[in-house]
Parts: sequence; structure tokens; C-alpha cells
Amino acid sequence: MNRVTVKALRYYDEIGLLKPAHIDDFTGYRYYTSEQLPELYQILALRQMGFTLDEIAKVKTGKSVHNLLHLKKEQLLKEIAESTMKLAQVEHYLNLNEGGFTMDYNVIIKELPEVVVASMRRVVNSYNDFFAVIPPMGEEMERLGCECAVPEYCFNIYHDGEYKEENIDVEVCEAVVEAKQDSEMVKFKKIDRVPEAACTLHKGPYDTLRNAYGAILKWMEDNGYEPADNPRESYIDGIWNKDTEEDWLTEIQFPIKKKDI
Amino acid sequence: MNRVTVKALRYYDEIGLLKPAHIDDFTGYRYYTSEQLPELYQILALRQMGFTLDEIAKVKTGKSVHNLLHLKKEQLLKEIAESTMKLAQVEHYLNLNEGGFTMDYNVIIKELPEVVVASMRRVVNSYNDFFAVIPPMGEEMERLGCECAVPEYCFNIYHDGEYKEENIDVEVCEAVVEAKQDSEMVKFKKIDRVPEAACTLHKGPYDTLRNAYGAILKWMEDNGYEPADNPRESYIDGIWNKDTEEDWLTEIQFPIKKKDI
DNA sequence: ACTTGACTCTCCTGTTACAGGAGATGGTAC
DNA sequence: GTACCATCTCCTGTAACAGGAGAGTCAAGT
Repeated sequence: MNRVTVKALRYYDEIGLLKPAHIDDFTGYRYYTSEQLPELYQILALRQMGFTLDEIAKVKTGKSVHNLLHLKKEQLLKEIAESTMKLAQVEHYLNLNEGGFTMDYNVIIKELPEVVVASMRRVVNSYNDFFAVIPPMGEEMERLGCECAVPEYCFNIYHDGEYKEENIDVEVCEAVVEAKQDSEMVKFKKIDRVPEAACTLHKGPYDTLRNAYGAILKWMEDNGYEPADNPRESYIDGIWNKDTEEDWLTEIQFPIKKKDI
Repeated sequence: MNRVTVKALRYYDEIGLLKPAHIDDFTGYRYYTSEQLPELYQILALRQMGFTLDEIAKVKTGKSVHNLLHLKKEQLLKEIAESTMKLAQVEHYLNLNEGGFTMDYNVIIKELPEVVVASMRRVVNSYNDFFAVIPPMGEEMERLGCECAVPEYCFNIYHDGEYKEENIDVEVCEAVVEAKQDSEMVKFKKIDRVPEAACTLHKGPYDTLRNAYGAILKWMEDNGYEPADNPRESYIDGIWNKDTEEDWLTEIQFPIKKKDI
């Protein structure tokens, strides 16, 4: 009669939300009266506003309706915000797709936990220069008795806000289990947790890494985010374990924050 | 490492979404390789956009990503619209609450199914005049061999768009199982299904029914609806089965449609 | 009295994407 | 050997019912 299924009424009975006015002892049939209609209406109205049956039960036991409404309002605002974000992401990929691009770069948001790292900061002129200083760093770390963290986490931070061809201010970081004594070459420091970072994987040689940065920056723009810090390049597969450049795997981790509107 | 729990990975394995690269025959340990990271990233990115694991599996089996994105977009738009509606309702009640009103009238939206009714339309001067013509109608219906529908559904439609004190154009309707021959007094007709009606219960005598109309109209305004047709007053409990006026129960059913913005 | 059709009842399973926990076993370090 | 991790499988629980099996009940018609 009120567009409520029998199954639902049985369920409400079971959880004690709406008991029938009378149950036949012999047949077990549930009988409801018109006096229960207002009660049912309240349940339906609350359910229509997105309340769970648990919350509705609380309303009926006399909890502050005002409070519960307020909580529900907050929750709904949050839901809307989340859906809007998802929508922005879907539209981002739809646009890429219509522009003829493939979904090569999947951008995900994740937290970067706090880490203790051995770091070495340099200004170098090219990638090649930079790779030349890596081996000595490893030796130095060994000399200092460092233990690398497992899983390995080795990344660069680019301290220039922009892309540069030379005089690149780069910091090499390698996660370790605990800090040791600083040396001339290697310094230890704790890097704070980053609550939100946009991350994507880049497969292949380093000279196309720019595409990954491009994809991630476009993603940020489309989804209403802006950089919160300098990006990290985390090396997963590279020359040390893969023969062909095509198999190299690198992750870009870009700390972000919501653009306030 | 990627903020993915072991439980989740096991589950993805179980449903065949992401199988480990290698499982130790003896220990059953799952081993993943870095080559699976892009796959995982795709899953995470899609999940972040609100895709279900089922849908993600479809993406992997090569279904048109474009289509799926489109469907997801529609779905998200719908979700946002729904949440926005719920929010409007919550705020409606919050406002009532802060204005010192209690939640006497719970408004719910429901569908009114198609019905066949025996109807009698009159212009009367007052409620009392109107009740005087009810008993003859019952007799006439019996004479015509009508069977009332179960559950009983008896209501008035007010054909004046506005509230009037006299010369009220009212149509008394009683649902029947099938149409009979029309008579001078009683006509049979089919009333179309109403997809959406705002409904509320009024408990008590008829002279306060106006409050119910007021509540329902305010609700409509607060939630972006407008009348789509004339309202019905459905009589549930009344003088025929309840002694005191306080126990009378009436439902207002107001066909509505979304106000286009 | 019997059948029929439409209803009700209880009980069980399935839905989503895992989390929590029991109990068993594996790996490494002391 | 043992302690402390890890992992494994298997079971249960989540929200709000829907679907269905198998059994009983109601009123009406034969």
C-alpha cells in the first residue's frame, strides 16, 4: 500500500525497527494497524534522506534529532564532494580519450609515509653527470653502516620548481632503517609524511619521463589540485636489474593539495 | 608498499583481477613482480573513480573503456543529484527545527499507481455539505454492483488550484476493482499513474488539515519541486471507525515535478 | 469436502569489497 | 630450541534487503 515491500517490513520487524501491532500466535501472520502509519512515514522520510536503519533506530530511541540531522548533513556534503572528484577524474580520462590519447598514465592519489633517508644534494648539468655520483654514494653509505629499508625506496627530489636542462638542483634519497652520523657527502634526515600525492608510473627510458610529468600536471589541473611540494622520482626498475631501457620503471610522486576555489 | 592491504591483494587474486606472478607450490606464498605495478595502478585509478571491481575486470578483458567511462559519468551525475536532494531535505528539516517547529509532518515521495475509480464531482459550500452527499454515493455504488478495491482507497481531488472557503470544486473518488456502467450520479474513470507525489499524514480533525498542506508546500519549495497536478486527500481513519477526532488519519498526496532551473 | 490461486510464514543464499580473527605453518634471528 | 615476525587458509561479519524453496493459510468456487 505504501510502496513498501513485505520483505522490508519483515526486515524492520526482525531488527526491531517497526514491530507489527499484532502477530497471530497460530499462523505467525503480521498485522499492522493504521496507527503505525505515522511511524512508518517517519522511517520512510528518514530513509529518503539517506539515514541508515541504525540511525533511524537512534532517532526512535529519542536521540537528538537535531544532532543526527547535522551529522547527516556533513556526511552528505562529503559524499557530494567525493562524487564530484570522481566525476572530474572520469571526465579527465574521457577528454584524453577523445583527444586521441590513450590511458597510458593512470594517476592515483596516495599517502607518502614518513621516511628516514640518507640524502645527497647536488647541482648537476645532466642526467649523466648525476648518475656518475651514485656509486660513490652507495660506498659511502656502506662505510657509514647504513641499512637500506625494505622494500627499497630510492628517489630524487627536484628542487627547481621548473624543468631545467642544466644546473639541475637534485637531491638523491635512499630510505634507511635508521639515521647514522652525517658525513661530508651523505646527510641523514627525516622526511615528513605527505598526506596526498598524485602518483603515476613511467615505463621506459628516462628521456620520455617528461610525458609522465605532463600527464600528471594535466591531471592536477583537470581535477582542481595544485602542487604542494617538489616532486619525487622513485626508481623501481632500472639499469641495475633490467637490460633493456624499455623495461625500466619509474614512479613520479607529486605532493598535491586541493586548489581552494 | 602501495597502500594496498594484503587482504585486498588476496581478494583480487581470488576474483581473478590480479593474480600474483608466482605462487610458491610448497608454502602457497604469493609473489608479485614490479611488472605488475602498472596493472595495479590501473586498478587503483579506476577504483578511485568509483568503478566496481566487476567493472574493472571488464576493462581488463578489453571492453570499450570509453563506454564504461561514459556510463560511470552518468552514474556519478545521478549520485550527485540524489545526494543533493537528500541534502536539501536534511536542510529543510534543520530549518524547521531551528525555527522551533517539530517534525510533525514527514514528507515522503512515492508513486501513485494507476487506479480505476467511481467518482462524483460537485461544487459544495463547506465540508459539511460535502459529507452529506457521501452516503448516497455509497448506496448508488452498491446499486451498480461495484466492488471496492482492497485495501480501500478513498480520496477527494480538489480541482480549485487554491484554497477556498466556499464553492469548492471537489471530486470524491473511491477505488474499485473494475469499471461499471456510468450513472447520473456516479461516473467511472481510470486515473493515470502519478510517477512522483509528495505525501504526508495528518492526524486529527479536518480543520487543521491546512497545516499539512502548508508543510507540504514549504517542503516542495525547499526541495525544488512544484505541483504537477491537483492534490488528493486520502481518508484512512475517520468518523466511520474512530470515535474521537484526534484519532482521525488523512493522507495528503500532492503530485509533483522537479522545478527546472 | 476438495481444489485452486493468491497470499503468508520461516529459513537459506546472495549481493560488495574487503576487515577481523582463529589456527596452522614458514622464515629468520638469537 | 624458541621467540617473533610473516604468511597461509578458512570462517564470520558488514547493509538492507531480494530471490527462492518448501510449507502452511485464506477465501472462493466446485
